[in-house]
This record gives sequence, structure tokens and C-alpha cells, in this order.
Amino acid sequence: MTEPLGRRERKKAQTRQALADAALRLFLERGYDQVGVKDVADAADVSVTTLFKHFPSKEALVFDQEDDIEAALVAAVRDRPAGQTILDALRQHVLPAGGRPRDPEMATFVELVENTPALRDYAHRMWMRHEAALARVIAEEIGAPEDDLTCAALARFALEIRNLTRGHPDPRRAGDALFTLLDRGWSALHPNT
Amino acid sequence: MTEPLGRRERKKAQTRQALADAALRLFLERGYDQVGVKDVADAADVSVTTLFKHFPSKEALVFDQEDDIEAALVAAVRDRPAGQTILDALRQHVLPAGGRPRDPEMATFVELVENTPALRDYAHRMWMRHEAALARVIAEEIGAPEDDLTCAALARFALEIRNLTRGHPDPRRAGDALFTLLDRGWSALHPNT
DNA sequence: GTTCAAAAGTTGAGTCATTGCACGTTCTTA
DNA sequence: TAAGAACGTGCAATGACTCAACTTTTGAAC
Repeated sequence: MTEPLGRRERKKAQTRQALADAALRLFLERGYDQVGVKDVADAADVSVTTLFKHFPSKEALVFDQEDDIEAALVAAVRDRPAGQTILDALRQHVLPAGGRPRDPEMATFVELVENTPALRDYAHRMWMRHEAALARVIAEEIGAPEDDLTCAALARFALEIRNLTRGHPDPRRAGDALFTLLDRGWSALHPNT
Repeated sequence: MTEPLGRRERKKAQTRQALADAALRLFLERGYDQVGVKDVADAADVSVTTLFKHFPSKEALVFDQEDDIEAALVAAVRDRPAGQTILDALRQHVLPAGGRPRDPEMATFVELVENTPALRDYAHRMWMRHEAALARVIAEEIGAPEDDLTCAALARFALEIRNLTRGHPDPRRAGDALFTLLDRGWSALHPNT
């Protein structure tokens, strides 16, 4: 489906990839704040303006493929198995799997993001940006008005659980406890949802 | 207690006040994004560098007296009446009083902050910055380890309630419902706290 | 009363991320 | 194939923020 690309689009994707690769390499070598966008552009052999045509900001250089996350989140709630509550669906989708794969490349990437305030904040904002969509699908599922505040609160709290458990020795167990906390309050307001 | 100020400190406070006044006036006149820090500095008859010696950022120009909020927050939990739960103490302290005083000057200020993304985000960050202190005092009060995750979560969720209810027609009632949600889950984990 | 050195205020000249404007190249359409 | 639209690219600018040096104020020693 993505095969028939013209030369132009192929070169565009190539340039984009070169920028992302150069950025990640330089950031890991020297640290995010010690690398300017000029350095990244030079390493990819393009001008700074071209860099910003491909990425909306310096932070976005390290978050390359952040596309279908919102759709997957909404689908996890809307298409949950029959009989499963909304909170259990969120619990399974938001919390990471128990044993970590320990991909070494991913590990250094996560370390870079965690140790760089600008990147940590950016990742947080990107993740919380899905709150509105999540709140909307929750309201639909329980038949509440679209702007129901408890749905917005549940969406925000559930998303924040991932941020809270990040860096914890056992994120799965910790997240479970927090989802249980939310579940007790939520099921009192909206039983069997 | 703050009377014996030397000429120097008096002039410093005077410059600071002139900057804050000029900034608020210009922001309300032309809009936050249409005013540069240069304009504010010129209006107060100082250089841009001097402006940044008094305020750490452009956003900070409008949040002049944000000092003892964290202390009051911690005190509200630690010095709550005997027999009152932590969540009830937070509910009373975080939620605004029912009838609004309708101070016209404050109203235009709130409107400016709400309608300016940069200021809205800054106010949010400033408010959430108290999460760590709040989490610490909650952990102390229930005798949990200082880095207990459920305490951090309760602190974050309680603070977020204020952000969620902002702009709602009846913040008091809406906030009450959300605190009740948290209360059910929390009292199951830590009864009578 | 004068001097002097540390502390604090002030400044102009910079740095860095980000964005209009203009030019050349590539793709489309007739 | 040639005009015209759309796109990639670079130069130069803008706006927030910082740095090294200069000036003023303060407090005490002489």
C-alpha cells in the first residue's frame, strides 16, 4: 500500500530519516542541550529551514513515528471484549506488558528522554494530548453528554497513570493498584461500565 | 515586618512593580503574543536584561505573587481538624468557594490567562509543581514511605481536579463529584485517613 | 570623613529555536 | 513539450533568553 512512491517522496522520506538518525546519534553523543538544530541539519546535509519543514520542533526529531497511538487508544475502549469494563480495557492497553523486552537500543532512547527535561515534558504533552479523544469515546460508551466532566477526569487520570508509573521498578503492579483505586470510585458512579 | 527596607531594595521593588504593571497593561491592551519583552521593558524604562533579572520568563510577568501557595497547601493537610480525612481537607482547600466575589479586575486577569495558551500552560505547570510537596506530606500523615506511589497519584489527581473544573459553570459541585470519586478508591486503600 | 572591596543593578552584544520571503526544481495538465 | 502549480531549499529576520563587562550602592575599616 505504501510501495508506489515517486522519486520525490522517496527522497523526502530519505531526508526525513537522515535527519532523525543524525539527531538521535548527536543527542546520544553530546546530550540534547549541547546540540543545536544547526548541527543536526549540517549532519544531514540540509539547511535549518528544511529541517523544520520535516519536523515541527527540535523535540519532534526524536519522536519519529507517533501516529496511530490515539486511534489505538480509542479502539481499545470502543472495541473492548463484551462484558469487560472500560477501566479494565484501559488498564490492559495503557500499562506496559509485565516482562520488558530489554531492547538495548530502546533502553538508551528511553534513558535519553527521561534524563532530558525538554524531552520528558514534550513526551508528556504528546501523551496527554489524547485526553479529549479518550474522554469523548468514554462518554459515548456510557451514554453521557459529550462534555461530561467525570469522563474527562477518568481520561486524564488513566493517562496520567502511565506517567506516574514510569521509572518505577515494577510499573505493572504499581499501575494495577492505581487503576483499582480509580475503579472503585468510577464503578460507584457508573456501575458495570 | 517588611518595613525597614533600604533605599536599594525599595527601588528594586519599585522597578519590579513597574514591570508587572506595564506587562499586564500591555497584554490586556494588545494581547500576550502581540507584545514583546522589549515593549514591556521600554514601557518600564529598563533594558531587557534587567527585566529578566526580576522575572525568570515572559510568562512570570503576570504571576507576580505566587509565593506561599505551597506552604498553605501542605498546611491544609497537615493541620486539618482532628477526625477530618486528608481528602476532605484537600477538597475544602483546593475547590474555590461557592459564590464568586466577581472582582472585575481579577475577572479580566483570569480571562487573559484562560485565552492565552502560553499562560494557561504556565499556570498549569506552576500549580502542578506542588505535587511533590503534597505527596510528601500525605505520605507522612498516613505513615507510608516517602516515595509511595499511591500518595503521589492522590496528590496529582487532587491538584488536577482544579484544572479540570476550571471553566465549568459550577466548579464547586463538579469538583465535589470528582473528590468523591477519589475518596471511594482511596479510603479502600487507606481507611480513615 | 574617606577609602575600598564585595554585592547587586544595569547594559549591549550575543545565542538558539523558529519563521517569512524568495528562488529554483519537480510534477501535473493540456 | 511548455505553462503553471506545488514543493523543497536557503538567506535573513524575529523573539525569547544569556553572558561578560560596567556602574552604582552598601557596609565596614581606617
